[in-house]
Amino acid sequence: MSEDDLVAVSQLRSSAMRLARRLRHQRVEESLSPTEMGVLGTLARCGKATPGELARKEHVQPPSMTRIIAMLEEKGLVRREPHPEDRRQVVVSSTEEAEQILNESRRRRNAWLAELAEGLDEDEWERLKAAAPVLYKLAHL
Amino acid sequence: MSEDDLVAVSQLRSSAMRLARRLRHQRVEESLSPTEMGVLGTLARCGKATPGELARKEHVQPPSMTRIIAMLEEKGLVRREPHPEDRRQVVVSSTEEAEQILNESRRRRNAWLAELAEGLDEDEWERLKAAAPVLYKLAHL
DNA sequence: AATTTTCCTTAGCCTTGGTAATGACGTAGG
DNA sequence: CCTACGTCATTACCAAGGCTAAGGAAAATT
Repeated sequence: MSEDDLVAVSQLRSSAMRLARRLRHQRVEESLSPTEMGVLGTLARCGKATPGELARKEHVQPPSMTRIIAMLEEKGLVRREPHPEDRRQVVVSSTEEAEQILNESRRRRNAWLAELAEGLDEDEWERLKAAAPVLYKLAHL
Repeated sequence: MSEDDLVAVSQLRSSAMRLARRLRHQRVEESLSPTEMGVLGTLARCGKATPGELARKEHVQPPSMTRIIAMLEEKGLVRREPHPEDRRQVVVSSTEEAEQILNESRRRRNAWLAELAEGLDEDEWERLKAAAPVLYKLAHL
């Protein structure tokens, strides 16, 4: 790995962490913790999931996920149904209201980021736009 | 703002947040919280700072910063001296040991990210490398 | 059929951050 | 001057959110 590559990696690392920290401050729903938002996000992607699956995906221990789901259910953002085949398990799915909150949150953060990007000149923005799909792929590898 | 731009913004947002979350799991010093690492980072950049300044930069309330500094001082990562002109204030600076921890942490995260980047092909990596300085600029705007 | 495993949940603790109140020090108005 | 107010750090207490340990029910295994 070349010196240039190392510099790029380091820049990517610190940029991602700093951007994420600043984006986190933009969250629209003050009553929802980042982890709760994360759960809603994965539910939006996957449709439905059991508490155990959600705990693994969010890197949280099962008891914590139990409480997070209880919170979300109390707020009407999530539904719990018995598992059709395994009566130990539970199936969790998100409600319509949760989708709206997610969309609003994404909209707000996009707006904030777009405003920040005003500070870039034309050429810089082109380069960033060209790399955006790659960054997306990297983040999901 | 064009449709393409909106897509790029959205990709940047979700990629940054996801990468940051995964990077956070790579932290080397288990005994240091993310905020404590953040304080050490800003001290490394700024040299010295008062608790109030640190609290503002880390988006934390002053009492919390007081306690964080106390923790760091106990671990020998930070020094506290009286302010030369204003006897209400305190000047905080990081120690040599803190620098080492910071470097090691960065090294680990870079290594992790570099390994992840192995999953990209040559062209993708070139595009990302070209955009890395821009992303860095954006994150610090 | 009995034992083990898996899954969710409950109970209790710890860390971390926040607000309110305090005390020491600087600053401005009379 | 000196009194009143603002600012800075700190202390004391409280709430949120995560973890471990332990429990109870259902499935899997032997």
